[in-house]
Amino acid sequence: MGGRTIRGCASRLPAGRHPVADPRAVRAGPARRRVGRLPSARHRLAPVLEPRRMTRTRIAPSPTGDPHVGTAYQALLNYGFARQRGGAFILRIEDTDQARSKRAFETAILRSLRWLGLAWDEGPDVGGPFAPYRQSDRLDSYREVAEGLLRDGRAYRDYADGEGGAFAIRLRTPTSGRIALPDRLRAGLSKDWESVDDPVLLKSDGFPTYHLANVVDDHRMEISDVIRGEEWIASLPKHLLLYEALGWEPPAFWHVPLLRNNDRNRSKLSKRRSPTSLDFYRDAGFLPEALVNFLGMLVWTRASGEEKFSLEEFVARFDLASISVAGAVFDTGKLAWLNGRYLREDYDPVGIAALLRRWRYDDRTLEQAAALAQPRMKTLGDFGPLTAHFFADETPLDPALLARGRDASEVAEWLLLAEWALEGLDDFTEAAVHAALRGVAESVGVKLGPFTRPLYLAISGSAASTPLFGSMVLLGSSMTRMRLRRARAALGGVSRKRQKKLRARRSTA
RNA sequence: GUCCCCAUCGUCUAGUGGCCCAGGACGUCGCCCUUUCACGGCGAAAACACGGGUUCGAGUCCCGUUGGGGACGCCA
Repeated sequence: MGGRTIRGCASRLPAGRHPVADPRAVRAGPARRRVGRLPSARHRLAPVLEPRRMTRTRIAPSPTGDPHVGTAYQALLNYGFARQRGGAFILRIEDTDQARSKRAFETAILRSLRWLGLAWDEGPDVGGPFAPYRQSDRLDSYREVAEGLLRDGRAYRDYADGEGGAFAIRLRTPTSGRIALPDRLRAGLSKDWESVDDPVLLKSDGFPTYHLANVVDDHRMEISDVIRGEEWIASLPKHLLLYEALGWEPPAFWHVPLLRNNDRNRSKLSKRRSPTSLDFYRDAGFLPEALVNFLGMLVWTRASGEEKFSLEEFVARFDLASISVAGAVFDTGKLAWLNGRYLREDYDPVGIAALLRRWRYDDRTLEQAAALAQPRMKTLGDFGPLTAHFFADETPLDPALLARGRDASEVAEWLLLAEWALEGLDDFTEAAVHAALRGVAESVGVKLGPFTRPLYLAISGSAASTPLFGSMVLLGSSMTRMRLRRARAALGGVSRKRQKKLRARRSTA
């Protein structure tokens, strides 16, 4: 953990000589703070009345994991805001984490957002006037900006963590004073510079950090409104300082509340606690219009109280300035109710049949299911029961059956390790799944047969069913992992502490 | 721990100083409909976190407390 702070480092400018970051910065001092206080959130700043420039918003996902409902939620707000003002909605890929970014994730994210109907005007796939829209394709521009900052003395080199002569470039932040943080959803925010560390701008591998890349791109792509999660409020001073140092006018910032887990603490939505993958919702049989409606419902309701509305209506009527700033719980129960309404009210039986064909009852899926079921069929009538789990969201789980005499916590660990192994797979093929699971079985010292028994039950809900690996592939990665997770939970789960230990052991292996 | 944010039924919300002994929806419970289960209909329980102010009047404004969340990475 070296290299973190820099407070008191010789390379800093003396505090007094440092330019104040923002003309709107307020002076330090407790008395001053109170007097200058703006009205609270109830009296929010009115939205800009005379937009001097075109409204341009963006969603900037990082391709480091499965497409996330949080990304869809952010995308919806950005999309809606831009559309209702006749502006443009941009999709930009923030793949500046070389270790974790994968092109497969990017592809999946684009596919999911398209599935939801949140079409972008500019993006890596459709191009646009500010191409390229993938940050790894614009590395030169960040380096150039960082070096300019270096020359101006606004940034400095940090050799702390680099290998050889490699260095990172950090931004020099003031050590005293207080900066006002303009936010369209909360009036009167501010923060002491003393609590802001010098952020890394350019990593020693030559890639920019989020701080640099988002500022450079938002400016160059002429983003007018940055609508992002409130988790970014703490780093707003860094971003504002960058805009100031670069002589650029910052966009308007809207820090929207985070989606929460449906647990006691309402922590930030995480896959630990509830399904977060958009692929999962698609595979479980949720309709894109219901999911979008649900996400919109979390921040806006019609005067009539009717909670079902189309994307078009949401775009036309929702008011970003008046959304609730308290984070909403992502309640899958209510989502399911809404989805049911769409199924009942918007389709006739013919329409439902078409929906089903598009979902999983297509020839290809049926043929693959047939290949898995055929050896076990005596009559065509066996097909239904044998393959029911392919056309279902949840399967029945019996903890006693899952553990089958073994220690429940041990089996839960197997399921966790299996989930992790499958998570890392680039190609979700039968051979890859087989190899991954055999690896896990070996690592826990159990033969593949007994190891996979609980997995059969988790996947199919039955001990007599289709072959495991082929079933997993047909179900898809997202649904497969969800079933393993649900089975693990049914067995009592694996403690956090134990997970940490397993993870450590796994990374050394 | 430090800094920042937030606070109406279990959950999503309406409420922008009098229309609120707080309205709607999900969930829960009861009844009705019905060959089952759903759907649908009707009804019930269920909230302004607490304490101080300001005001003729506070869920609504201010302060504090408590609670919760977020950030504190060469992740985003």
